[in-house]
Amino acid sequence: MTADAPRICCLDLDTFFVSVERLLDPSLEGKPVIVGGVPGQRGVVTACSYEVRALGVRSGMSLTEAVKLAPDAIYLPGRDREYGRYSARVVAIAHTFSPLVRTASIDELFMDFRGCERLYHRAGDAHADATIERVVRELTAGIAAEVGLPASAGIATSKPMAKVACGLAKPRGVLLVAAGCEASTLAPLPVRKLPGIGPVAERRLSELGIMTLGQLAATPVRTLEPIFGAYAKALRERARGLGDWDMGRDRPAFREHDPDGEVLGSISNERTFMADVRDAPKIEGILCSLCERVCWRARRRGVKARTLTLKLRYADFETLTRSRTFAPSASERDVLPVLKALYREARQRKRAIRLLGVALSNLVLDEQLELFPADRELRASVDSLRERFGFDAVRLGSSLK
DNA sequence: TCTGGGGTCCTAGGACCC
DNA sequence: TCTGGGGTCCTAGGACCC
Repeated sequence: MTADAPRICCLDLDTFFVSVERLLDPSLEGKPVIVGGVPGQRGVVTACSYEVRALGVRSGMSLTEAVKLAPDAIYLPGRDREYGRYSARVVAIAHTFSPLVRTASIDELFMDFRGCERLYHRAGDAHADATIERVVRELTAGIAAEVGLPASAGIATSKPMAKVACGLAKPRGVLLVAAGCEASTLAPLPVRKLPGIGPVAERRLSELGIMTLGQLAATPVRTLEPIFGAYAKALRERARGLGDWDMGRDRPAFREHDPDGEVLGSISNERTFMADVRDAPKIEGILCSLCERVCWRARRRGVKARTLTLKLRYADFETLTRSRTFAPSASERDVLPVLKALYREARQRKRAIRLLGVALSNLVLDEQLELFPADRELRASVDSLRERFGFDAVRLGSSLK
């Protein structure tokens, strides 16, 4: 099912992290910039400027590979707090244009302009589609003028189609796909361009000789079912531009609680070590610090967790998870013993560890604080310091190396 | 020194209850 | 003694997104 006219807008900030770094340091303008880490670190490219894309660098690429292609680029570690601040300013501007805004990620949001045509209509507009396109251009211009960030937008009858259109519009462009033109717009594109088709699906489709979305749209559902199961029909509809227009939910950081007190989403932190680790006390310390971090984030969100998951990646990249469910808590006092028990059960001595991660899920609204009073007082002051200065401003003794 | 870190969603099997 | 379902919760893993 789709909206009957192109009124769903996908807005995406171009090379977002790089653009923010350039606002904070204008001398980076026009230079090759890579955000994600500095050479020698373990990491991947999270964002890169068009100057290094010309050299073949892509986001998601390992830092070592990027260094080979662009040894002279400027490498930056990234600073999430700043990115979050700029993102929030863009979201605020979007809200002044449409009552229905959904954040999809830190640099991408969807807007629904259905019912807004008359509100925005001007004498010069040829038709309602032209009105919406003009308004979206005003939106991207407003973001450029007020925040200084370049943005692109796609407008279509469904979310997936709007997202693809946004990709086609980059950089700094706006593209409206008129109702009825979806299939022909998608047909020549490689299957990988469709949201929901990743590297695995791309490979399996290519084994069937299906390379383009036009070919996918013409493939019988029967043929696709072995690969995609129950998802096959919806995926083929999507390839025809008929995807869902349901606006869905905000990402967790912006999301309100459900009325029944249940909270969706999860809170996780993980860390890959500069060098693989065997040292037991060091591992204990890291687990402790990860535990503190997720518990602190849960308290800040006003939730408790019922499920804890430990993630463990060995040096050979083999990855496993172990989880346990318990009475709702956001206190290290409860969570840390569970985490340590999971680790004791999961670890294989002698194998070096590359990554440790901790996730809280099965979240519920924290209605009453039921902590030991002394504990609560200490933690309240720790949390308030962190509110002002960031998580690392205060560390508990147990997580210090 | 190939392969980060934050997420969402889906599947599938087993336990357990009625 | 043999052999049912349906429903829900828990756990593990994997694809995908930015």
